[in-house]
Amino acid sequence: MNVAADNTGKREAILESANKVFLEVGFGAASMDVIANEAQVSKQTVYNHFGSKEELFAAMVRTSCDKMTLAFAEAAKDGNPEKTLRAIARHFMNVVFSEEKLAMHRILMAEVPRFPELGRVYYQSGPAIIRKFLADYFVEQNKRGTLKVNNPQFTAEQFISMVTCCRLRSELGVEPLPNDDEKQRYIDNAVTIIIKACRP
Amino acid sequence: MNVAADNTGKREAILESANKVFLEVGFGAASMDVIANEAQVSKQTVYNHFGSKEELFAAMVRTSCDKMTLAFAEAAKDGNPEKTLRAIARHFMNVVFSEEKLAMHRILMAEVPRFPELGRVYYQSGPAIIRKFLADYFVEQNKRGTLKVNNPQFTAEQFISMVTCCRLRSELGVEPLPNDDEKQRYIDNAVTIIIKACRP
DNA sequence: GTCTATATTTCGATAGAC
DNA sequence: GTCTATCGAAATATAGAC
Repeated sequence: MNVAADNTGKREAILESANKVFLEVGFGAASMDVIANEAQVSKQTVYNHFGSKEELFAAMVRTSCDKMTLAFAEAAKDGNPEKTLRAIARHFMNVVFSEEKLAMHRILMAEVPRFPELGRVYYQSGPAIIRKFLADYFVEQNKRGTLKVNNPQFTAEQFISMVTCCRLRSELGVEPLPNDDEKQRYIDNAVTIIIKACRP
Repeated sequence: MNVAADNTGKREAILESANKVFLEVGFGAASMDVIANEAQVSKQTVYNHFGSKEELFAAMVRTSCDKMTLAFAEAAKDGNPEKTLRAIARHFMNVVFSEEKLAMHRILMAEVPRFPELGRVYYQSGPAIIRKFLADYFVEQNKRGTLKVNNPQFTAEQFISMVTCCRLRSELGVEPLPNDDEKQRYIDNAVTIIIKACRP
């Protein structure tokens, strides 16, 4: 129950409620009445703060993206490349494999044709960050001679994709989110492949 | 324009129209009126053939999946592992990277909570087929000694994921579908990594 | 700014003639 | 089986009092 303690907190309450309802039932099936009730606020108040359902949805997504600030730097602090790749992969998986991220991903993809800029915002605030971080890491290791990565950009993206490949099945409802053991197996295999392929 | 030449073709016309409209605007935003108009059929005729919007959607997805029969066997007919991996990857990419598949993927993921079995049908009729095919191929090469793949199942899935990793950006509208050159670069890098990592 | 009550539209589904 | 016409529900958005 997102109770609005006072007037100043109602905007936040509405955003929280919108986050919950949109992620639960999707954009189309979500109704402004339900969102208002959940926030313990009248519907008109919702319309005062956000002019329309579309604007509310966009504001909700942006707010969620802002919270997705990831601290990868500490994960790659020291250690050999194998340990570092493991740490980065594990960090990313723990962020990505949650019911909330899954729902957000699903709904965003469905609504990209209607909200073209939101997909870009989401990508830039999430996948793009780790991709760049990892590519820079590969470049650095190339200089040090600890790895030999021919295409840092491609390899970074493909490494991330290897680690998260089972997300497709979760998204399609084929199986639930992976547990820690399953995550570890994907990490092990991916790291082993990259380390072998990029031995200097 | 999906014209129904005679009575016998109306069911197909409705399915074609449903395919077009659902993929264009999604399940929620698609209206039965528009689908009926597009098929040049009255709305009641749609309800006579398919009892509800949900049933029509499910029938549309199943029909589309049935057409997705892939002939990978010929792609892997002969040649060394490198050539074979390239052929399989290219074949799969050409199937996956089309506007229609992209739209289908997007909408299915959004509607999985509402239609749990459709996600499974879709996965089994598409990604699962190539995954198994590739895993079997790795097992076979292990026996022959031409490759050394420790985890055929994982590696098959991760190889496919490496090749199609840029689909995320297309799905999120960050950039358009890759052209042939771009596809080739993803294939080159992925095949190189696997060949190096799995040298016997 | 916030609430209650209402206007208006849209859409899924149906009734009844042919 | 197919069509035209319509019902009924739901939901977006607004009007007007406090």
